[in-house]
Amino acid sequence: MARSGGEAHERLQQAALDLFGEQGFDRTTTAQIAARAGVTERTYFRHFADKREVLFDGQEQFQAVLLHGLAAAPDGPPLMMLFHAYRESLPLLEGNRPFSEPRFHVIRSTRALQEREAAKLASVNLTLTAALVARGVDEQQASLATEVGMAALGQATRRWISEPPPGDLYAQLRRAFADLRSLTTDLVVSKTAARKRRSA
Amino acid sequence: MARSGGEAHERLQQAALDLFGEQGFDRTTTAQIAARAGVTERTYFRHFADKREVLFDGQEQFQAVLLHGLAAAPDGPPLMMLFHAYRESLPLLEGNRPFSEPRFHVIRSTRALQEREAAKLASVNLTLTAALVARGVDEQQASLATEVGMAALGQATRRWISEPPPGDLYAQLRRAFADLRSLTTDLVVSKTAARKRRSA
DNA sequence: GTCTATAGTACGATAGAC
DNA sequence: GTCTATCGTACTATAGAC
Repeated sequence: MARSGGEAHERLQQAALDLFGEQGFDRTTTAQIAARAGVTERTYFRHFADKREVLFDGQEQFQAVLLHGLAAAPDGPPLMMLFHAYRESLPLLEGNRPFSEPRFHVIRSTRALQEREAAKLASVNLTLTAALVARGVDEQQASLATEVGMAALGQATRRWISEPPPGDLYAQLRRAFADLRSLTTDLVVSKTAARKRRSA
Repeated sequence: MARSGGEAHERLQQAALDLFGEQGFDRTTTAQIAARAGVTERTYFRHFADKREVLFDGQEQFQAVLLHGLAAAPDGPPLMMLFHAYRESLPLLEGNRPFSEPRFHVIRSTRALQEREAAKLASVNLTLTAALVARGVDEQQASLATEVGMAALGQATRRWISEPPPGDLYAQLRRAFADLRSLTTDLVVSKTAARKRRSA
């Protein structure tokens, strides 16, 4: 067995991605992943906290890039600062396409992985919210902004990955933000509705 | 052992909620839950697919009420229709407060439960999106709208549960939607930024 | 690296409700 | 009779403890 350099981490990721694609997530065991990567199961769990985590390793770098981009963003409306941050993260997403595309399909077809994905994004949003608050944004506004912004980024990413490569992720991001804007025009919450409900 | 009516389901839910509150989710076993409810572990798994699911049983009713409310909403911008649907679900949320408040705290302190929560909401959003599409809304617009709207509803719910009871959930919902509106005013994505990036 | 507890599945059997 | 809820047991995989 090749006890080969420090690339066990990457080999485990590739092995997991391949096996999940071939057999599905549920029918793949952590022992199989470890075996294909040439390490023991124990070693797998030294690198990744659980069976799912092997697919979510990149989130830390993603978050770091977003924070960096947010710090570099000029003061402005919260969503504009977030737009700046998202834009800085696009090269990372674009560069990872060979990895993220099969990853996308595996996650899409596995409920347990969708859960982890949603939770990771929520965690990133919490971090971005804190950074916005540190910049003076009201906490509730910041929280709402990060969730709304991430919805737009997710939209952009899904459309991009549906395009034939290489596509234009930045164009999709602008489009998603334009959609955001049109969503909330004509959005009026009448007090009439409030009164109606209270008297009912 | 009391083979007691058909309330095993409710007893299991209550037992789980209590035990999670007393000991935490991780230190509680499914066997304990079953024992406190007066059934066997096997029976627990007939009622709930896994250890987490016992806390997310109400989502089906929640989704049904939202769909009903959406069907009753007059045609209009997607977010307005969703606002109508959310409004119809408030009595359900308000009525469940004795259950949902401890539930909220358990979920908040347990990563595994946060994951399930996020996934459930995503699932509800998919269903609402489909209903909007059936009403003639563009799919991408619908998807973005449900995610944005759910962020607002979540915001409203969190603020409401932080208030001293009974609070005013509908007021919080209107406030969250007003926040949404102010978030996206002054939101302009410049083409200059696009050119700048391409020439870099 | 070894060992073990818990989650979750598979298959089977029993018994009350209608 | 059918339907549905319960319990019994053996088993695998995950994950954490040692």
